[in-house]
Amino acid sequence: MESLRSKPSKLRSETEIFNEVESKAIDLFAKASGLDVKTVLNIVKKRSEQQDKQGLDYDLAFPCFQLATKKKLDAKTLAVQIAKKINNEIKNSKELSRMFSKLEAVNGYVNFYYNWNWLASIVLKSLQKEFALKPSKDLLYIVEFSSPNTNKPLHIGHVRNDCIGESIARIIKHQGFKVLKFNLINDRGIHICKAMLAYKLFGNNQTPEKANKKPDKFVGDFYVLFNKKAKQNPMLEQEAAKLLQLWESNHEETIKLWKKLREWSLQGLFQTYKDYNVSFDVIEFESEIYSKGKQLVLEGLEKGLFFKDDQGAIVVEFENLPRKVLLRSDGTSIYITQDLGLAVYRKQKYNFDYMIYVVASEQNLHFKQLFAILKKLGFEWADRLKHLSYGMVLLEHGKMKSREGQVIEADEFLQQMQHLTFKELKKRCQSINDEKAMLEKAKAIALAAIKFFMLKHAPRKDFVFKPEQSITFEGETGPYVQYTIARINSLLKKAESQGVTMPKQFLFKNFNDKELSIVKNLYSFNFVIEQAFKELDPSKVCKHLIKICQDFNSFYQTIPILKDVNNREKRLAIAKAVRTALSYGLYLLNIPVLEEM
RNA sequence: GGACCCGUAGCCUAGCCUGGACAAGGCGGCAGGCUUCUAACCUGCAGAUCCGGGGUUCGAAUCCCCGCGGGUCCGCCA
Repeated sequence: MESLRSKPSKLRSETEIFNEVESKAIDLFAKASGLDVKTVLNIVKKRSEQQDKQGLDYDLAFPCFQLATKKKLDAKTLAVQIAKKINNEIKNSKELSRMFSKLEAVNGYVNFYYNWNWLASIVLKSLQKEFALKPSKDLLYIVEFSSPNTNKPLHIGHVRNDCIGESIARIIKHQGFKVLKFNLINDRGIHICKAMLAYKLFGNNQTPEKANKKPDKFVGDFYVLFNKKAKQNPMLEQEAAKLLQLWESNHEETIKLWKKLREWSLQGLFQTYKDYNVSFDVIEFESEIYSKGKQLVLEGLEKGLFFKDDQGAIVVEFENLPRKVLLRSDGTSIYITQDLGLAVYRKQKYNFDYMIYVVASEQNLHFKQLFAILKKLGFEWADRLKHLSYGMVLLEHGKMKSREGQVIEADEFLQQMQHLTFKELKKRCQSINDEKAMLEKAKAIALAAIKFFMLKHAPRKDFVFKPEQSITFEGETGPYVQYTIARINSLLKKAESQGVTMPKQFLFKNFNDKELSIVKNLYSFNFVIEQAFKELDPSKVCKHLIKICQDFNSFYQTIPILKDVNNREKRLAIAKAVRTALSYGLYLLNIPVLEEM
């Protein structure tokens, strides 16, 4: 390893420097404790977000308990001994003294403290303009999400799905990978025919324009109407089944009707996507791909991987999963047949390296079976398929029932939130000169509130959605992050108007605790994003943004920035770096950034 | 009946995969703070049998086992 002085520090990257400091600490501990580096790497604890309020502000901690037990010593005593050795070495080396500010033994741990007076400027400098992307790697990820039906509008369950899908795609991109966002639209099947039938019987050739309804809502209302009517007249269920047969046999009039409703539905759905700023690279329609996979199943049957049961259906059995029918006895395909075919088709067409399905946890078993079947068929890449399973969005009375119209629709929800935000804006701002701009702003804030709420829970968790209580603007919320950025903007504007400029040499000193806490969290943001990627969990990003905001706001409110002439450049550099990190964080969550609030 | 997920202050959550130092944050409550860089903010206080019981370990919210409570799934539906 090259010594620090062999190259001037400004030519080396932030990562290189930190890596060197870290590995130096590990070497030092290994040498002093007599453990090998591999063991030390296993026990070392890195600074985590939770510790700083506990007065534990170490950067690296080495617990000595295991070694103490082995040596039949008291861990506290051992830690003190080891710390003493290392301290001596640091004292005698200029290079080490530059890296570490403190080293102490506490409660059986040896804690290393980095010399942040040196490192902080490095972190701040790298964040003055923009958040650095990781070098690009030639790996393709497919992220499939949303997957709406064309018989009803999107509801808040879809909103959660879209938020997760859109955000995880961005988080993956940040790692340097290529990403394609897929939307598989369910535009066929009995439920679609139900809406069609209701329109046929009770629609009177109405159109969304004439009815003055958003077109997907217009279609969705017929679906609800069908279910209402079918309760009184069960014959309608059979009629719908007949309609499905007609559709499958390409019956001209039926196809015409289907196309009409489908078009309306799609128009409406994509308007909603636009409102939520959700977009896709590839749109697929089930009507075009639903028969894929049959061949695959037949091949599997031939190879003896599947078998025909006594009723003639093709079935697969697993060691530790329930059996699954793959092809009906009449030879028609079902959901899993389609998914099998689609996975293979996508692999052939796009040659992805990884594919992620963002689908609710109800389908956990389905995806386990799907992946296992692909593996049985000999597709090794099945190991690189992942189901990003997320919990349900429940209402206070329980599950949403779209059949009965018991849902919170995405459009209505956003509208209400925007309305609420608009009222709030009016309260806070006396001069309403531009109502249109204010409505835009209200929408941006409403979106922040909604999306942040949807993303701040770990995906695996169910949550009960209570409109008034769930979406707020204070505390751990999207608007709080937006507000922090807006505050910084205004601060920087003022600094500019006062003619404060940044020094050419980016070397600041004498950081106080609040300043350092911010810098450390800025530094660890990249690791947090990496963790969010590994765990497919955007909530990690949310939590970290909140932490940065809390630190910054506490700093902002208790420490003068512009007035303290000796420190203001440093503090403005911190503010700027925070803005860079927060803005990028909001980008990762697909939340709009506001210049001012 | 079987499989998977969840159970952490009045409420909502993080931490659990990879065991470690007094269990972290928000809401709500209480007490404060705007002639000073945006109060959608900040400061302080109160509030926890980490569902229960065993086990493993120097050490368990975290790992293992047995329970309890809640959810989801176990269709020739999608």
